[in-house]
Amino acid sequence: MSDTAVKPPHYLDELNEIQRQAAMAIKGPVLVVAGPGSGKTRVLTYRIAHIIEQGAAPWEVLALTFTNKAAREMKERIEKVVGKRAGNIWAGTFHSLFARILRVEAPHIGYPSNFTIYDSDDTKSLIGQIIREMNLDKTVYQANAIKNRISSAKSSLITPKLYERNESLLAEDKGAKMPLVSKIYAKYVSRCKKAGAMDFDDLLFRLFELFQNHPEVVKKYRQKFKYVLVDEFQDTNTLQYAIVKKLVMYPNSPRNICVVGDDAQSIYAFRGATIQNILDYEKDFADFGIQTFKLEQNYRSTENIVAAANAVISHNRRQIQKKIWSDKGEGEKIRIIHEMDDTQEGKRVADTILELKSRHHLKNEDIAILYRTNAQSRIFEEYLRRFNLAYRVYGGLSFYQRKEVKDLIAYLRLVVNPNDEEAFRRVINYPKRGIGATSVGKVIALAGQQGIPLFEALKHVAFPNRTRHAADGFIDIIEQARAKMDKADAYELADTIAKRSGLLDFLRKDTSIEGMGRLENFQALLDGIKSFVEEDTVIDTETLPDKSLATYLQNIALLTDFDSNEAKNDTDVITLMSVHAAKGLEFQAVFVVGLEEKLFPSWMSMDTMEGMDEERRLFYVAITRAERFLTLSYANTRYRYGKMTMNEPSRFLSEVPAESIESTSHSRRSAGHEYDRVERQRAKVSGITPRQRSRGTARFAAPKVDPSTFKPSPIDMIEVGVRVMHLKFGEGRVTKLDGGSDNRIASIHFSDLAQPDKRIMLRFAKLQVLE
DNA sequence: ACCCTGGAAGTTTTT
DNA sequence: CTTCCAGGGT
Repeated sequence: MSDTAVKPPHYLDELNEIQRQAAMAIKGPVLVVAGPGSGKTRVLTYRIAHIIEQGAAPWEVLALTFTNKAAREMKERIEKVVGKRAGNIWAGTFHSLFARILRVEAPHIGYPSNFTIYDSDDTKSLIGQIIREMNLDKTVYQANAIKNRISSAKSSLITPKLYERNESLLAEDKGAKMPLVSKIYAKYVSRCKKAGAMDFDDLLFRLFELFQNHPEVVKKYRQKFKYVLVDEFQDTNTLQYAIVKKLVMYPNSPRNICVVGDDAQSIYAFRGATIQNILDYEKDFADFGIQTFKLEQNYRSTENIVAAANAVISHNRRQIQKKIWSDKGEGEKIRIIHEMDDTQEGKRVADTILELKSRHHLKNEDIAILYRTNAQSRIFEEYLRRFNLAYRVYGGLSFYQRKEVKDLIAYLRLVVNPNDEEAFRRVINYPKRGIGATSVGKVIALAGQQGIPLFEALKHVAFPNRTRHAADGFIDIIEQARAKMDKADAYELADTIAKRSGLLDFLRKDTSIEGMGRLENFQALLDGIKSFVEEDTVIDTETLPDKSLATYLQNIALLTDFDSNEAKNDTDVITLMSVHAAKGLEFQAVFVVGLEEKLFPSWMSMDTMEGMDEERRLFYVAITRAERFLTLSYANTRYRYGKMTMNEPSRFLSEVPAESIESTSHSRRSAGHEYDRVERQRAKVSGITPRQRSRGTARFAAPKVDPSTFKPSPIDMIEVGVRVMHLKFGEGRVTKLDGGSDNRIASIHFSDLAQPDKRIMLRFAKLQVLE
C-alpha cells in the first residue's frame, strides 16, 4: 500500500484484521459467523459507526437484536464513536421495532394504532377462556400447550386457514387427543382482533401480512432502511427471516444486509428458531456476492475453557466448520463438584464462591450461577443469603408481571383501548365492586350476541339496580380518564386511576409484609410512569416519542426482567439466571449447576436427536460464558415437587475432556469436602440426613451454631485473643497467627472438641468474630 | 357475591 | 413444595 493511503479511522483500530474486514464491508450481503467471545458486538457496533461515518443517516440503519439490553449496549457504544446521532438509529428488538412500525401502519390491516400488546399471561388466559366457552376438558386441552402450538404456527407463517388444511398438524393434534386446536386457534385470532390486541407473535406476523399485502407500505420502509443488520441470526425463526427478506430482497435492492450468528449457539428452536435460516441465507444471497467472515479467536476465555467447549460441541453433527481458539493461556482447570443432594450442592457452590472470592479477589459481579430451569435458583439463594453474599435472580417474574402492577396497567390499557378483553376481565370486578361472575357472564353473552366489545356491552346489559350502579361507576372511571387522554400525560392519568379505582386504598389496607411489598411495587410503578413522563429521551424526528399513555404502555409491554430499573440499585451482586438468559454475557467465574440427566439435558428434549443437540448447544453456551473459572456441579438426588428423585450425572460431563478438569481435590471421584464427609458419616450413624439436620429437626451432634444467623467476619478482624465462632467446630479462641498476609494461618482452641487445637487457613475458613 | 379450603396439578428454556 | 381452582358454606 502506498504511503498516501488513507489511514483507517481510529475506531477501526480496535478490531483485528478479520473483524475490520467484516466491519468495513458495508455494501452488499454479509454473513459473519462469530464464535463465543469473538468480538461480535464490537464488529456490529463499529460496523454501524462506520456506516454512519461513511455518510448514511442514522435512521437509515435498522439493527435487529433479541434483547433490549443488547440494543441498548450497542447504541451506547456507537454513541461513543458518532455522538448523539446514535439515538436515531433504529436499533432494538424485533418485537419493539416492529411494534413501532405497526403503531403507525396498523390501520392498514384493520387494527387501531393504539392496539394493545397481549403478553404471555394474557394470551394464556384468553386461550383458557375460549377452552371454557367451548366446554372442552381443560386437562386435555391445556392452555399452555395450545399456546405453544399457536405460537409455532404463527412463527411458521401458518394462518388458521392454512392450519385447518394442514394434514400433518391436524394429525398431530388428533394424536394428542386435541382435534379442535385449529378451531381454538381461529377463535383466538378473531378474539385478539376484536380486542384490538396483538400478542408477541402478532407483532411479527401482522407486520409480515402488512408488507405482503400493502406494496406501498413495504416500499416506504425499503427506501427508509438502507442498511439492515441482524444480531443472533441463529435464533431467528422463519417468520423473522421472511420479514427481513421483505425489507432487503426486491428488484434493484442494494442488499446491504449483514447477519451475525453462531450456529453452535442456537438455543431457541423450541420457539421456532432454526439454523436453517443461516443455510438459507447463504443460498438466498449467493448470487449477489455474499461475503462471509468467520470470527474464530475467542478473547473471553482461557484455553482450558475453550478446549472444553470445542470438545463438547464436536459431539453435534451438523455445524458450520470453524475452529475457535484463544491465546489467553491455559488458565485454571475446570472444577467439578459432586454432591449427594441439591441442598449440599447449593451449600458447596456458595462455599466455593467464598473461596474464589478470597483467593482471587473476585467481586460478586464477576460471578454467575447458571441453571437449566428457573426453579433451581431457590437453594442457591438460600445459601448465598446465609453466607452474606449479595445476589440477584434474573428471570422468573418480571416487575411488570406482578399482580399489583398488572392490575393498574390493565386499567390503563382499558383507557387506551376499551376493546381490550383481557384487561376488561381482569379489572371489571377488581377491587371488588359487586360485579360478580353472573354479571360478567351476562356481559359476555350480550357482547357475543351483538358482536360488540365487552366494554360496550357493559353499558347496555339490564342489571339489577345495585349492579347497574357499580357498572356505571366503573365505566365512569375509565371514560373520564379517556376524555382527558389528549390533555393529560401518562402520570396524571395513572395517578388518578390508582386513586379512583380503589386499587391504592385496597393495597394500603393490607399491612402484612407481603402486602407492604405489593404497595411498594405499586408505588414503584407510579414512579416509573412519572420518570417516563419527565425523562428527556432523544427526540426521534419520525415517530414522535410523546408522553402519552399509549406510548408508555407500548414501551413496557416488551420489557423483560433484565430491563427493570431495580437492577441498577444493587450493583455488586452475584448473578443467578437460566442458561438461556445468560446468552451474550460473560463472567470471570461461572457455575453451571444441576448437571444431571433429565435436568440438563432436560427430559423434555431427550427423545429426539435434535433436542439433544440443542441441549448440548445450551451447555456450550453455558460454559463459554466463563472467562477464567468454570465450575460444573451435580448432585445424586434432588427434590422435585417435594419428593426425592435420583439422577445420573449428565452425559455432558463426560464430554468435557479429562485433561481440562482439575484432578486434585475436587475430581469426580472425590466425594467432597471434609465437612460433608463428616456429615454423611454422622447421618449414616444417626439415620438423619444432613438435609433434615440443617432444617433443625435433629438434636444430634449438630453444631452449636445456627447457620442462618452465622455471618463470617472479614479476615482482618481476626486477631490473637479474639473469640470466634466456626460453623462446624463451634466457639473458640485464637491463640496464634502466622503465615504471610496472603496466607495467614490461625491457631484456634475450640474447647468443645475432643481435639481442641486446630490450625485454620484464614482465606478458606469462615469465622465469625464474637464481640 | 364473596370467602374459605381442600385437592389436584405442575416446571424447560423467552420476546 | 407451591399455585391454582372448584365447590360448598356464609
